Amino acid sequence: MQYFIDVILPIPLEKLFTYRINEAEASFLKPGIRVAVPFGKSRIYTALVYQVHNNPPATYEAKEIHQILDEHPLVNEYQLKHWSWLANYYMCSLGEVFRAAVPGSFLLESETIVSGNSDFQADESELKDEEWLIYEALQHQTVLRIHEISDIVDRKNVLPVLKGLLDKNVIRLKEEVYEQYKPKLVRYVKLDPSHSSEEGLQNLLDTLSRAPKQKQVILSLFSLSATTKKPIKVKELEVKSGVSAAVIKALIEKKILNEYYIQTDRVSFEGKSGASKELNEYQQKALEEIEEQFNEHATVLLHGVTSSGKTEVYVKLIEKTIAEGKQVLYLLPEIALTTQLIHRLQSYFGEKISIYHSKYSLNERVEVWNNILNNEPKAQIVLGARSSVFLPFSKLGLIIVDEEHETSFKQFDPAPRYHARDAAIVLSGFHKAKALLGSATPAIETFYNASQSKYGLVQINRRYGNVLLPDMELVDIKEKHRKKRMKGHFSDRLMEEITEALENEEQVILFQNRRGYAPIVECNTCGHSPQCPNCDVSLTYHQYKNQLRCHYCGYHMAQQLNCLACGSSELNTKGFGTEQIESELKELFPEAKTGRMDSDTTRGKYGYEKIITAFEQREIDILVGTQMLTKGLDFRNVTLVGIMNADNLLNYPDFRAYERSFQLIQQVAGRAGRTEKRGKVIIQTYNPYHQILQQASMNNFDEMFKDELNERRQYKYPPFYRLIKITLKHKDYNKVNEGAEWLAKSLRNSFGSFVLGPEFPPVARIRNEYIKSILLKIPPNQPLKSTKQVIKRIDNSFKAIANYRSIRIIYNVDNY
DNA sequence: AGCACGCCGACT
DNA sequence: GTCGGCGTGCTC
Repeated sequence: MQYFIDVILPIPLEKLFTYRINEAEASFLKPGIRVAVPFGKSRIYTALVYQVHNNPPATYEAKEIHQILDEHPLVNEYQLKHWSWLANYYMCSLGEVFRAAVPGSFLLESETIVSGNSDFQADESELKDEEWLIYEALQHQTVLRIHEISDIVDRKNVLPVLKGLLDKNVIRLKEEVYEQYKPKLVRYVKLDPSHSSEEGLQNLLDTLSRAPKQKQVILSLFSLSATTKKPIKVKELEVKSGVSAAVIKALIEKKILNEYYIQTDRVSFEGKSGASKELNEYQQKALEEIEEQFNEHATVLLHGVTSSGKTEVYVKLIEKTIAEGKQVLYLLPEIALTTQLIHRLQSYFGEKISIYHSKYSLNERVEVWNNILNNEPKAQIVLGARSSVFLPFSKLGLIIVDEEHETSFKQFDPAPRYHARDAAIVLSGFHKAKALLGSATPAIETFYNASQSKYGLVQINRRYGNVLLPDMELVDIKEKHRKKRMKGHFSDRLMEEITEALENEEQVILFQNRRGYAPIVECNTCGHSPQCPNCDVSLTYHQYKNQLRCHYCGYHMAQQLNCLACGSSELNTKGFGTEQIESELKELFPEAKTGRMDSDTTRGKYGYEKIITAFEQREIDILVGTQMLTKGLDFRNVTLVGIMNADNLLNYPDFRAYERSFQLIQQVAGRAGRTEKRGKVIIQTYNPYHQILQQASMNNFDEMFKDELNERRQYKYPPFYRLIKITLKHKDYNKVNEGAEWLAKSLRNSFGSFVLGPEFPPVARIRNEYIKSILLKIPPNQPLKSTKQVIKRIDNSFKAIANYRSIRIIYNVDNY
């Protein structure tokens, strides 16, 4: 009897690959175990066993596997099923799903590093030439990576050489040490317990009577701990008592104060978990309705206005699910995965929560993966970004998709181009679990599904604590310009409101959906404006670096004093971004402290965190920012939100532009007035009578939904029609054109007028590649499966044309 | 995707 | 004369 395995390789190839194994291996190997396999002439890949069988391949001789990498499956049957669904639905290979699904360190053994064994005494005669080369290199360098070794010995497959060296005890191998997850540690102090009694304290103050500074520190410590229950940071104490760090250090050395560290990210909880908040009557009603709806629907939409306390409802459902011994997946857009929310949930569930997203190091992700795989108690609840749908859950009871409407749930760039919300719903089906989608502004598709009773629907129309929804005011800036009531990009109304908020010591958020200073620099004399050499876009002016930057490829150059075309020195900027708003603010409100939050200022691991903390702690009065501001942040003291220009939201060339504008405005507005005081939102626009702006300012979701649905029906868009966007990319302009025409024509043969395009996207060239796209609309009654089969067939004939073969084709199902 | 093989232009 | 450009084909 012969034994074989079919494996998934992490490459974009459709098929599985078959390897030969022996009987012992056959009895050991199960689907989901990783194996190292030779592939091609000289490579070794990490592959995943898909199935074990006895059918020898007919047309080729199967190779043998190299090595078994796991003792137990790393991936379970649910996942394999889910992955197959994903690959199928989103038109990509299983290998691509595999690659996206597991933490990178599960895939690459090239991360192995080689170090010398100091015990080994060199004896030239023992070593072969290649081995000697490596030995020598290790005398100069303490560690070598696999690719460095392959450079040294000038061959690709170095594993045999390494094995020889290993046998001779010349070297040691170890797993590459990834950048360790370095939690940001904050130094805290508390009074040593020996002084905490009243008597001890009195003694202490007496002994310190001759050290006034130190005494001051102790007194400050007391006044701090009286006002806040939270631990006291050393920094805080320093500021409060107005002494130098040395004084505190002295106290610590005297053992009067104890210092300790807390990770800002993962504060360990001291038995405080389990105390979830009581629900108010609306939340309670929503909870009951959700549970009732779950009897009939596997998926329920919770539509609750901003600040209605959806999280507390989730918490109750999570509690019930884990009480049944089942796992919970809580999905959030990456950007909303802030410490704010993490802390809040940790305060309910303590150590039962694991967090999974790309900012965490590989080590950490591996840890979480293994915890879930082994169904460890600390991984009962997983809080994560979209890639968490790939984790090895074995008994999922509930999936929550918070901020369900967020477009960032759809993966855009590398395949699989999946939508985490939809992938989660399918996953919950496999587990016979429930899925709860939550949003203040549900996606049209989701709300439509709910209105068609495909999903259950539960609504909360009250904000928590009966806080009123913010008062939204549309300001006509065309009018204001005419009447000369504008200062820069600020209308008199916005200025008044900012002034008032500042006087009341309240905070302000200003939203502008564009970063940089100005998107276009133009010469007043000849009209020339600098373009990116690699992309078809104007360069954006960034004042703080005095640079012109391309937001697509990262190209940058110094801002020129004179026009590059005619030499004129009269340069002008057009349009505006967050940077310009901030600098205008500094002139208009010189006494206010301003901050800016966009992808320029949130670079780095903790950049985002830093700004949020600064804003929370009121070190910033006015925060200017892009989209980032909108996601689930909860700032108590913000009463005013300004949207600098609502029109550039509406003018996106996308059928979802109105829906998105509505969502964005509502979400930004939701940041205002989250406590007793009613918030104010100023929306500056050239079209104050635009229906979407009207509906957004009136909180009229239902009407927006109705209008939008009519449009979608009429123009054949989702939720009625499904979309597949086909993108062609190549650095040769003519090739893309010809290829796109050919492809569109073939598609039209099968799908007729449901093929749109080909056309160039707004930015037709990025990183020196020309782009052309075709949109395929799939009518409601047309089966998806056969449609994709036809596309695949056409794709094959396309690739058979030699001239087109180098064109990259990207299929994006349910394109966002 | 990688990577080797193979066939044509600008350099030690 | 060779290095290296990327077109082509293949990977169990």
